[in-house]
Amino acid sequence: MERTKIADLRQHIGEKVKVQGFLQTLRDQKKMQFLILRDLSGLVQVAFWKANDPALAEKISATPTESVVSVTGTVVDNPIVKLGGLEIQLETYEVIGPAEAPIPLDPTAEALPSIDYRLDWRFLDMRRPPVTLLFKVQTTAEAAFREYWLKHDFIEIHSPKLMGSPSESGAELFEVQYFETKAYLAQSPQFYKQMAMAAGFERVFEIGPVFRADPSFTSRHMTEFTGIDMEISYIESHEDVMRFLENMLQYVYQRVKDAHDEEIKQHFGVDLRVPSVPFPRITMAQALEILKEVGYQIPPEKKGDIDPGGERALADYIKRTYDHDFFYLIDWPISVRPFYHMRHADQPHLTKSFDLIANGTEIVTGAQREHRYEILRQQAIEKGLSIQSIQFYLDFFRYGCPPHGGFGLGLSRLLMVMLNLPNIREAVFLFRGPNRLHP
RNA sequence: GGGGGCGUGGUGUAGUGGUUAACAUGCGGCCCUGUCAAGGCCGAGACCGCGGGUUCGAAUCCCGUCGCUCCCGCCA
Repeated sequence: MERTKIADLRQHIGEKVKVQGFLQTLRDQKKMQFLILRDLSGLVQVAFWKANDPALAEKISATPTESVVSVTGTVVDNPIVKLGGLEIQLETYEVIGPAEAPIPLDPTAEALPSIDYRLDWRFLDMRRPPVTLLFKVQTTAEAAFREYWLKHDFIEIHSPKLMGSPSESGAELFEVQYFETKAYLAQSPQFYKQMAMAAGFERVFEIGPVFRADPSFTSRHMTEFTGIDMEISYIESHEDVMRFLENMLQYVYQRVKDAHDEEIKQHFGVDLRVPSVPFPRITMAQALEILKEVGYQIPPEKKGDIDPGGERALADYIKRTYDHDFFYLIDWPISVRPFYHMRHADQPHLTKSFDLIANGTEIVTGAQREHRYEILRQQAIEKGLSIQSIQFYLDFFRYGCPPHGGFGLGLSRLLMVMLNLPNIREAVFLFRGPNRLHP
């Protein structure tokens, strides 16, 4: 007999069905037993009159909650049942995956354990409907990204995550043993997607793992995360990249809203707003003025840069002024940007770059890249990089390379912002941080 | 790496100098006209992270240590 999803039971009134899932609750009374079964699609009540088969009733009584059970029975419409107005009248019952009792983390408990404990028992934590919903949303979002790229003639790439030499300066790299030598885990597909531009691919995207050896202890950092990267050729400025990104994000939000609007309201209390385009754009210079105006003090050591508190203050200002959850912070000074960002021809101290701030959290960094070999080389020297170690990269620009730009977006950060989660650890399947390598 | 906060039954909390360390939930047992966040009764379960100190007396104050967490730096 084929398994029926709980969500589809309404279409099977009067029929005999088989449902399989977790035994969420057992209300064991003198004459009757009520079982609440949960599968990925929902909950259903199963009713059993003990007198029908005392031995079976005994078996049911002895089943610990969260065991996986298989039930067959007849679906009956019953308005008295608060759970969906229907129930299954049990005929056969089998425990196909018994649970031990007590369970270390009860997925149905109203009081949530601490995040650390939840991560220890993540597979139990993930039985909670809000968590499964998060991964449904992630799936929808990733599919929407892909749809959007495919509609726009993108090529998907998978760049290596093992690298022979430390590439960009700054970001810390994980070192791994590689036979007789050392390798490094890629902290970004940056160089490789630019390589694809030099290869004439014109438009590429990659969704893949990114590794950062930064000992960051915040609610929005991980040492391993999924990066959503893209790069496009024949642009005129970073504005072209921003325009593409905002349209794509609007598309992604719309797809997520279409698919999960009600559930997101129910489980996260979020009324998903599809962002309007264009997003507000604030230059760094304007940002500093705004912060001055609203009385936000930037720490003095942050020359030309804005700290997270400043980003949140700006986000508040944008929200008040434009009623927008997103904004671009553009034209960053060269001092806080990597060597490969292109600079403004008329303002050589400013890069043609942007960050996307969503609800006060930085979720994207992008720029037009410098594709002119000599200038790029010069900028690398200026930043104190070893030309030798990045010569393979500089070579991309020696034999004809179209002007191009792109961005990197953190998938979990996007989900965190979208679903208004307090911590990125809730927005990822398994968190990896400085002190967390298990499970 | 710097700073703040927290660490009490399985879990979530209360208790801030003297209590048999409390409550909820979960767990075990019994009871119960179809229950539905089911309900009722009974029971087991914490030497209060660990080490030291102050005190007649410490979960409570101090020091150290470990763990977690948040913020900053760094970034997606």
